Amino acid sequence: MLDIHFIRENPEVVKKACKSKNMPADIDTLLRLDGEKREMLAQVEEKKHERNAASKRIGEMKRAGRDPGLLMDDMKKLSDEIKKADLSIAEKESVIQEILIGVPNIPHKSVPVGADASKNAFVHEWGEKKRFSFKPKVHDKLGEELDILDLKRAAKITGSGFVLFKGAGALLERALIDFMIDIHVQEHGFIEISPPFIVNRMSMFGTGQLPKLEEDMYDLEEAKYFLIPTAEVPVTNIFRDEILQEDDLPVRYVAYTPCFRKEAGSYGKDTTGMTRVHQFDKVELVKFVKPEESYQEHEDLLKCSEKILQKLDIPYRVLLLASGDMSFAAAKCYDIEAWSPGLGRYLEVSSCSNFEDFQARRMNIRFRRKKTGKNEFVHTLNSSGIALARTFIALIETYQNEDGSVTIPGALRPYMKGVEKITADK
RNA sequence: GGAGAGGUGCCAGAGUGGUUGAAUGGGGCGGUCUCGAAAACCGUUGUCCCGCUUGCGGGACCGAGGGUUCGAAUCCCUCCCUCUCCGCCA
Repeated sequence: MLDIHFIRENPEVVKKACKSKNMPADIDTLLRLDGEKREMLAQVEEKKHERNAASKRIGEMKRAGRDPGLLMDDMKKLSDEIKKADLSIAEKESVIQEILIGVPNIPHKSVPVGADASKNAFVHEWGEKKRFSFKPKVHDKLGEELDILDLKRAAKITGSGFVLFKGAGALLERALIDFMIDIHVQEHGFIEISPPFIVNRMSMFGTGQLPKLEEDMYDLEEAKYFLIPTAEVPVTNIFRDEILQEDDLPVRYVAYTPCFRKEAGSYGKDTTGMTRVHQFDKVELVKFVKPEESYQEHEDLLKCSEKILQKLDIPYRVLLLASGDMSFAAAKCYDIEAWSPGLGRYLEVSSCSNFEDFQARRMNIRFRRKKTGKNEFVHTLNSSGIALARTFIALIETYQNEDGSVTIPGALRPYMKGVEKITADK
């Protein structure tokens, strides 16, 4: 959510931002209603002032034994007027809010302006794509032959877009989670969080999934709860409606959670194997920082996510998303894409975003600035560190051998209970 | 699921329908004292919104939302949450 004061003073900037993000918002109507509301507010507050003063006088008169009957009659009329005015202000306010929460965040000045992913900017790449002396297999075939992936039975149990890991596959999934959390805690100084996997509507609103993406969320209708689409939601909401101390910042959290997404509107896209699934595991990094530090923290955050792929020795590239490809709440976003030799293309395994104060304003997360004693909104950031399923894909496809076995990369071996190679006969 | 208790400021904890934005204590901040510190004492200490803007004036907020009233933290209704006991279950 943007600051209404900012919109009042910079309507053209906001309009331009909406356009570059392909997310229309009626700024003119917003500002007109806002002006009308403030005028009404001034009027009704004057009446309330009068009422407050009169009520005080009535109390005094009663205590003095005088009859305040006439004054009370007047105040009854005034009170009715106030009630009516309050009501119409509330109506106006709810329309204003509705428009306001639909205004996207403004892209940072370093973000390329462009309508879609074709305008994303290449930032850098890491690692060398492995050359195979044979034709590398795609993960689903490889996993099936090794008996570590069972997509067919997962579909029977639940439906398409779900995954069942088995034996060394399940162990590998668990090892990856464990490995990633350890790196972020021990080497990057994040604090581990294990949050609820189910959240309420307010939390989904706070991080910006609602109302825009409601159709992509699994909701638990009777309970009015939602399955989380990312740990970003519960972890960022930890400080909702709180005021932090300046010395507490930056706060850096890492959390493993499963993620649930309907993937509405993406039918037919990424249908191979488990490239796009409804439930996947992810290790997520979340930061709460001071505004003046957020862009440095953003760069550092990207490095933390990259580190995982570097340690696993999986080649990847980093893109800076164009304005039109960014999410509603983001001001700047990098994507990390791991190379999948079986599929012969890159897979997005991490999104590293700076939301500035957009989420913090929705969630009302502030900190007290020591120097001024004033409360300011924090900046929130998050990055996958990193998303499983697809890392699993890149890993087994990259480390596959001609005989169909998969070698476990060195960094992961301490987590694999002595398994150095996954073979079919095991 | 059944029975009770309760939700007030950074924390603890008062609060008769009318100078209560809120007693008191603790904490924080500033000061006196001290070589320094502790103790003691004095002062200060919520958030948001609107308007003119160094400052000031006004409004709102005592879990959330309604209602009664000239006036609600205080009375009534609905919802949410927390705690205790019983039942059930991991």
